[in-house]
Amino acid sequence: MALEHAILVSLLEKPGSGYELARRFDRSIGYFWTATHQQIYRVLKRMESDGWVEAREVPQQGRPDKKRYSVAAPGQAALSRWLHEPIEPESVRHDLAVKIRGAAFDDPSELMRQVERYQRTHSERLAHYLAGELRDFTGPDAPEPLDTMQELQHVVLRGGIAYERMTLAWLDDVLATLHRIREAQTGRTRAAERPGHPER
Amino acid sequence: MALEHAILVSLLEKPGSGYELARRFDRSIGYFWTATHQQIYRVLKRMESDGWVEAREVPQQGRPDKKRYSVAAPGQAALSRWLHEPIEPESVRHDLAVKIRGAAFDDPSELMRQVERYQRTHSERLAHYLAGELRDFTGPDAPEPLDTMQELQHVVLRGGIAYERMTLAWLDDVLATLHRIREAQTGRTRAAERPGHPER
DNA sequence: TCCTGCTATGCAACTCGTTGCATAGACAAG
DNA sequence: CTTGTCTATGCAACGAGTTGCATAGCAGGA
Repeated sequence: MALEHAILVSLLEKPGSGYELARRFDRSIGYFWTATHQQIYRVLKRMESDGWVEAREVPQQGRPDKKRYSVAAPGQAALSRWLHEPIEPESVRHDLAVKIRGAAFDDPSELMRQVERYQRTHSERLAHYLAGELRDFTGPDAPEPLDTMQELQHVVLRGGIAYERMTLAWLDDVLATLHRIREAQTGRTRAAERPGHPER
Repeated sequence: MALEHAILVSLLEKPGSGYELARRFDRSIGYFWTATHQQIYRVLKRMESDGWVEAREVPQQGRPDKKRYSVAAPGQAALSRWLHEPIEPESVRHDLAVKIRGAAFDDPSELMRQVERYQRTHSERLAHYLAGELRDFTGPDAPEPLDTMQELQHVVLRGGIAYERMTLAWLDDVLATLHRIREAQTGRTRAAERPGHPER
């Protein structure tokens, strides 16, 4: 598990409260690592009792107090240890791929509508990434030159952008394939009515 | 959760035992959905008691008996229902992205070695996918024309290939970025010795 | 002959992540 | 003045996934 490490990185980039972390996990870090506030509070508490992070109560006006966490030396050491561990290939889990293969045993039309919706969410995500890139890294308001932290944030974001572009191109391919299949099935007995191996 | 559905799809493509499913989850289906034999046996048992799948004991010579599972009507219906549910965006979890951002607070050299190892595993995976594509879909021994099931398997595999190519290109970008950062740090106080915000 | 490895199935304990719910102060809109 | 929303934190229960271990027959090599 690496939620602890994601939190350490985020706190090193900028100290903050559990709530603030949760919001970051809805945005920048959340692009490649999701977590709910529950997980964050629980792990943060454990990390504090392990001495990885330190909390300071920060009184606020007009809002509840918050605990501002920052990384302590043992936390930095733990992160360093983790960074030196070999990267293992991620375990993948793509609902869509399963659904596509499942479409061989069902009417593909409904799936096509969903793929189109999915395209829209990925287009939006790409637009969001590109806006963030312009704002933080390549636009006129971006700091110049970028420091190490920003360079690395940028290369990760470029990864997200590449991923979205690749996904959108593939979704076009998927849609075209589903179209072709539906055309080929028109005028014939529908595959959905003969479950099993429709083309045999 | 969708392991049940992945199993349904796999059993519709071809009935088989828990053990056989586990091996498929190490290969074709495993490209986009991982599962251990434990999960598979447990879920399979639940699915059987729910009437989603049916088992037949198959005696074998020279090996332990196996249970050959195939999909029953309620299972087919459950799959169909799931296929009609909207696709929700996957929750991402990329260790590597976290590690890259973490490298701002550590010596990047070690990470570079790991990225290179990672490149090799992805190259191998790409080669493996391409070999599978040639064998099953585009090569001279492939069936012609492909049926619906094969068309859909193929488009999913093309997704995997696109993903690997994208990843490899991005890893080049990552390595180049890490190189640049290390060059910039040479001759200066090492960032690793001033944890916090090295470039401030 | 013994040891390793493969097929084949399963239990038990654990960790990780999700969901539902609860609390509580402050502010803005109606 | 009540209702809804935002900040801020947390508990409890559940579900999904992982890890370690156990069993058992057979095949092949040292």
